Amino acid sequence: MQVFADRNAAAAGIERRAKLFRGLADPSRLAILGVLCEGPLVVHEIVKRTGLSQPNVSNHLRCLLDCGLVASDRDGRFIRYRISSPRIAALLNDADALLDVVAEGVGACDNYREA
Amino acid sequence: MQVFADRNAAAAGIERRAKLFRGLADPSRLAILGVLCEGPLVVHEIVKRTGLSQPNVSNHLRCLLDCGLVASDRDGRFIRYRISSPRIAALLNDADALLDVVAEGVGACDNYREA
DNA sequence: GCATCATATCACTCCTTGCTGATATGTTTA
DNA sequence: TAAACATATCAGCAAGGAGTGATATGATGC
Repeated sequence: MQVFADRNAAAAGIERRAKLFRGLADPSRLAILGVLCEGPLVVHEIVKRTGLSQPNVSNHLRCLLDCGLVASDRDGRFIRYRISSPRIAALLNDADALLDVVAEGVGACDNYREA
Repeated sequence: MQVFADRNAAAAGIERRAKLFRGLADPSRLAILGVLCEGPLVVHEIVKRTGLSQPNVSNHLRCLLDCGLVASDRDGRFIRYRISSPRIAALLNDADALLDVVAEGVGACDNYREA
């Protein structure tokens, strides 16, 4: 039964990882995190910089907020968002480092959509 | 037009990142990468250790192979898979480090499925 | 209190993707 | 060449999640 115990123990960690990566697996959310990595912004600034629609940005911000990847502060009638941890930027940088190695492969992979 | 140029330039990088994260955003693929991080394995060993069905493992291996995240060598009638770069393990560790900070948030986030 | 602006939520549709069962390909041994 | 085993592929189904447009909430200033 040892194998199954290990598997179940690992499963929880795997689910957490999967959920985190799903949070990062959307171009819109990556774009939002990207601009927020450069500094805190209010929503309509994020809309402007990313070119996404306002409800779309709002939806993704809610998602990122629930996941704890961003934090928000009210500022008058604005709400300012920022990344919740510098580790997020670190993770994105690691991803880029990995992409430097496997980029062609990832680009060529047709198992999921191009854009 | 500078803003748009930057946006388009960034878009390519964002798409690459998104694609990489989508590759990592599935529990089955994470389970496979997890066991492969401990050492190379032939397919039926991966099946045994992960508890996934054989066609399912095969499908995900193809995906991971196309993306360049794993590599394979024929060994008689077996095919042995291994992770293609230690950076993959590094990225997974970074993800865990981030999860140590935002774990409750990610766990609580209901924007996408629990399991 | 009313108009205005900033942001959030809702209902809906479409597309993507993962899983399963059956089957095909390919390799080895007899 | 036939049988047995390892792995890959295919068709089809089911569910998740992204985007949009319209609308609701909430804050500010007159």
